[in-house]
This record gives sequence, C-alpha cells and structure tokens, in this order.
Amino acid sequence: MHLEFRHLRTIRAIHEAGGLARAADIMNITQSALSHQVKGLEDQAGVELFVRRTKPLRLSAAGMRLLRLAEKVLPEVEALEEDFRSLQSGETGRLHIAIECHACFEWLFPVLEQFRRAWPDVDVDIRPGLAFDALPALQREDVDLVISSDPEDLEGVDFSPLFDYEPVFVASEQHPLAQKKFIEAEDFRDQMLITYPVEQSRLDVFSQLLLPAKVEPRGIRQVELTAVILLLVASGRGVAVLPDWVVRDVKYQSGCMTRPITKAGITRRLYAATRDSDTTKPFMAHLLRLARTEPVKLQRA
Amino acid sequence: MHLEFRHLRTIRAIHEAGGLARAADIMNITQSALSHQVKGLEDQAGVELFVRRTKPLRLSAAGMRLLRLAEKVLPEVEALEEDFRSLQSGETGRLHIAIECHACFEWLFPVLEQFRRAWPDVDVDIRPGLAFDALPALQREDVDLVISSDPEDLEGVDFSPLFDYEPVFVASEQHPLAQKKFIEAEDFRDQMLITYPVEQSRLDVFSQLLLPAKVEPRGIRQVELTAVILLLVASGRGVAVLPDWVVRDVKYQSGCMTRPITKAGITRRLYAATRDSDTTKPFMAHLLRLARTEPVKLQRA
DNA sequence: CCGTTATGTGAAACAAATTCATATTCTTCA
DNA sequence: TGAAGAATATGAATTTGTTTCACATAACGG
Repeated sequence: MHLEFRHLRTIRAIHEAGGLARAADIMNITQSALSHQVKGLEDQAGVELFVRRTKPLRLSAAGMRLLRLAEKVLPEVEALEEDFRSLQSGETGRLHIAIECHACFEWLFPVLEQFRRAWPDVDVDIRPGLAFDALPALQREDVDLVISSDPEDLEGVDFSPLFDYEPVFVASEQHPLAQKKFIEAEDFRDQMLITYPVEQSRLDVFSQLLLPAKVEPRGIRQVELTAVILLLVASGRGVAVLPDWVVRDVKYQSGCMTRPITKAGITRRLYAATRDSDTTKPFMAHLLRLARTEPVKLQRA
Repeated sequence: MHLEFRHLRTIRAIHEAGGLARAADIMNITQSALSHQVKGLEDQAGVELFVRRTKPLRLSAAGMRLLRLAEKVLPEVEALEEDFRSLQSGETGRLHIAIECHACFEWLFPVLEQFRRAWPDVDVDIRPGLAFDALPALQREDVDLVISSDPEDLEGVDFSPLFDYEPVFVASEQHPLAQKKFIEAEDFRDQMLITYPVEQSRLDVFSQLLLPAKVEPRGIRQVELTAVILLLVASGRGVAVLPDWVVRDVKYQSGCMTRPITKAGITRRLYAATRDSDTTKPFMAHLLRLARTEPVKLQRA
C-alpha cells in the first residue's frame, strides 16, 4: 500500500492543525497536494482515514490507528537523524579497541576511564580475540583503534606514536641472575620463561632478543594475567620480560627484582593505529592525546 | 535528510542478503538502483553507511544504527498494513454504541457478551453521555450504532428493526391502581412517576401517552438504575412505566404488579441505527442479527 | 440565500527513482 | 602477476510519482 514517511507526517500535521489547509501551511506545501496525498493513501489502503461528513475534517478510527503509528515512528526517525548529525559533527562515534599487547591494559583502563568522562556518547569497547590480525580488522572497520608496537606502512592507516617503554627482565629477588647488572639472550637458555599467551613475534623478548640471537629458553609457560605472572615470578617459578610501566607499579614489586635487557637496555615505542578518516575526529584526537600523556604521568605517580 | 521506508527496506535487504546484487534481486529492482539509493542516502545523511574497503559490502557503525531503526520500524508498519487489511475485509472494526433508552442495558449486555466471543478483534464500547443527539454523533462517526425507538429519515443512516416491546405500568401490589385491568393517562395525575433521567420526549410514557393527553403526573423522580426504580416502586414510593422485557425478568418482580397501558396496550418497536456504509459489514450484520433474536430468547427464559 | 471558508479534482510542471549500458574496483585462481 | 569473473559505481534516458495551478464543489455563519 506504499506508505511513506510523508504520509505519517501529513497525518500528524492534519491532526495537530485540525484541517487540511492549516496543515498544508505548516508543511509548506499546497492544500491541494495534501488532498491528493490523503486520497492516494486512502485509495491504496482501501480505508477511509477521515470523516468527511463533518467540515473541519476529522480522523476516522483507521486514521487514528495511522496517527498512532506516526507518533510512535516519527520520533524514532528524528532521533536517528539527531544521532547522525552528532556523528557528523564528531561528538559521537564508535571506539572499539584491539590490543596487540596484553600489558597495555595496565595503562589503558585509566585512560579510557578519563576518556569516558569527556565523551559519554562515544561507544567505547575493547574487542577481545583480535590479538593477531588486528590491523586487517581496523581496515575492515571491525575495530577503530589498535595499540601496537610494530608500525607498518598500510593504506588508509595512521600510526601515531604514544610513548616509549623499556621491556625489562623480572625475576625473584633470590634468583641467581639477580647477581648480573644486565641480562643477555644467553641468560635465558636455562630459564623457564613466563609470557602472555600470544604468538612469539608479538612478544618483545622474542622479537627483540631471543629470535635474533637464536636462543630458546628451557621452557615457556603462558599466563593470561599480569598479576599472576608477577606472582609466579616472585615465587621463583620462572622469569619474565615485561614493560617497565608494569613493574614500576609498586604494588606488584614485592619479592621481584628487575634488570635491563642488554647492557644498554631496549627501548620500544608504542603506537596507536587508526583509520586516517578517523584520526582527526575530535574524540579520537582527544583519546590519542590522553594515551600519549596519561601513561607517563601514571609511571611517575 | 529525506529518509524513506524504501531506504529502511533497502538497508535490511542488503544486510540480510549480504550484498547489493543479491539484495537487488530480492527487492526486484536493479543493482544499479540500489547503488544509487545508498549513495543518495549517504550523501544526504552525510555518513558512510557501508564499509567499502571490503568487497562484500558490510554495514558500518552508522549503517548498523540505521538497520536497528529499520528492524524496529518496519514490523510496525507491516502490522498496520495487516490491521488495515483485516479492517477492509471486515474482521476488525470499531463498534461504539450509543443508547437512547436506559432499559436497553438489560438485553444489550448479554448480546454484547455473545458478540465479543465471535468478534474478539472488534473494539466494542458503550459511549455514555450521548443519550440525546446520538444520531448526529452517529453521522459524525463518534459512534457506530445507536439503539432508538424513533426512526428518522436521515441521510446515510439505516434503521434496522430489532424487536417489539410493550411499555407496561408497574406499581406496588398494594397500590390502588392494582384494582384496574389497564391504566389510562388520567390515572397518572395523582401519581409520583419514576423515570430514567432523560428528556421526556425519549420516554415512552410521555411520548406515547401523557404528552398527547396533556396530563402531568403529581411529581417526577429521576432514577438512573432499573433495579433501583423497581425497588422504589415495590415499596410504594411511586409508579413507573417500563418495557415488558425488564419486568418479566422474575428476579425483579417481588412486590410489584404490572398492567397494560390503555385497554389495548401500547406496542413499540426498537431500531438499530447504523451508517449505511457499516450496515453490511460482517460484524455489524452479525450484531444486528443477535440483537434481533437474543432479547426475544431472553424474555422466554 | 450569499459570501466565506474548507476540501476535491484534472492537467501541467516538476522532482525523483529506476533502468540501461558501461565503467571501475576488487578477488580469485592459474 | 595477470586475466577472468564478481561486485559495486556511474551517467544519461526513461519512467514513475508528487506537487502546483487553476478551478470546481461543498459546508457554514450570518
């Protein structure tokens, strides 16, 4: 029966205005157009929408039914249009994040907490299960932000540097390697290494140290949570390599000691990858700024 | 931004079909039309609805928002269309009733009870406050059925005869007039007459007897409920004239006696007034049939 | 009963959606 | 990597539908 929004607006206007002529005025079209419209709709629907016996045209029972639909549906549409408007102006949006590095939760949560206060209408979420191929997911718009320390030159993707960190060796205070001033690849040969459960290429120990040196540790144990890793390390069940920001946090340090990796230490840089169409959006720019500055503050605290 | 139902259907189809080409097939239009449509909508709304990076076109965040609107709104519209269809075929409709005669409730309720079982989707109601000018209300479509005993020749209104009844005189068994075989106008001169609270022209006693004979009773007392009238009559506080179907009902008769009015008795006919456009609707025809036959059965019971 | 006000109607003007034909882009498979 | 094929995009023509214009018709108040 080819109902259109136009018809809903018309019904509502006629009802509110109490007559064709006035409704036409409100809608900025001629009274004739409305007459044609109503007639067309009545023909198609096969029901009388108005009582024509009376002069100031009133809604019939069927007309009332239609009016009820109009009053339910039109506000929904107006809400959507409002949403789209604010989406255009960048007050609103989606911020689904994929993290390649588990330890990032430590600084990301406080950052997001602060972000949410500033942009309550942005849909923030952390998507699990995208540790690998996070960048394709970014291109596919499955996520909107990827935290990574391996920038690539990808079409349509910007990598914004966030901050530098140092992967450090962590072991129990009683551990023999506590004697050394710094740790080298060879030192891992006899160790049980505790890591996050992701592929080796995503782990700084491997990509920066063990793989180039072709050293394999005695064993590898994969553990999900940072706190658990530190617990195991403190009780001498293994050693780990974690970003400095994790181990600097006092509450985890009891029973552990840290050493630089190689004499000079390793410095790594964290990046935020975003689609270039998003990078300049106000809320995204704000998040990037927070992610650059807040973690540094946290470390000092 | 000129959103139309077409667009909602399109979004839904594309989502379901998982691509333009297939969606176009479902909707029986060309793929080109859909492409134009989507583009037009995106231009107007100023947001990207689809992720074009990937080949089998997927909905973007904004597209999902629109899809959610579509999935909320379209079923509502389809429900309305279904309503209108059944309204056309006459399975559904409105039956708002105005009664000119108070006593009619006695037989009308049982009739409506039966009717509702047969036509559960018809919106049945009895509109109060229309005792007078019920017929204009019928023409104005404020009500759909008027019960009346005074047919008029009105444009667009049908009067269907229902059944005959006899207004009878009711008084206490101890009342002096109980001596008479029948009651005449003059007999009312010394009586307190109890009536329903409506204008005299709508009361059979007046229209059929007292007004023509120019007799006024000693006093008039207006009472709303039939049961109360009979109570007052039985206790000798006055006399009344009621349709035979009311007083034949055994449970009210204790302490009352009835006499015909005039030697021959008066016979009146009840009519159902309906708009001619409604008269032939299945549910209306059914109600009229019930109203013709059921009250007669009730009296015999 | 007549002027006023409100609604209905047909033809023309206008606007918009769809189609047709074809181009472009992406994917797949050799 | 290059070619075939699939999916989407685009421009111009066509068709469809909506609106306007001008006028007819109907109801209402005095």
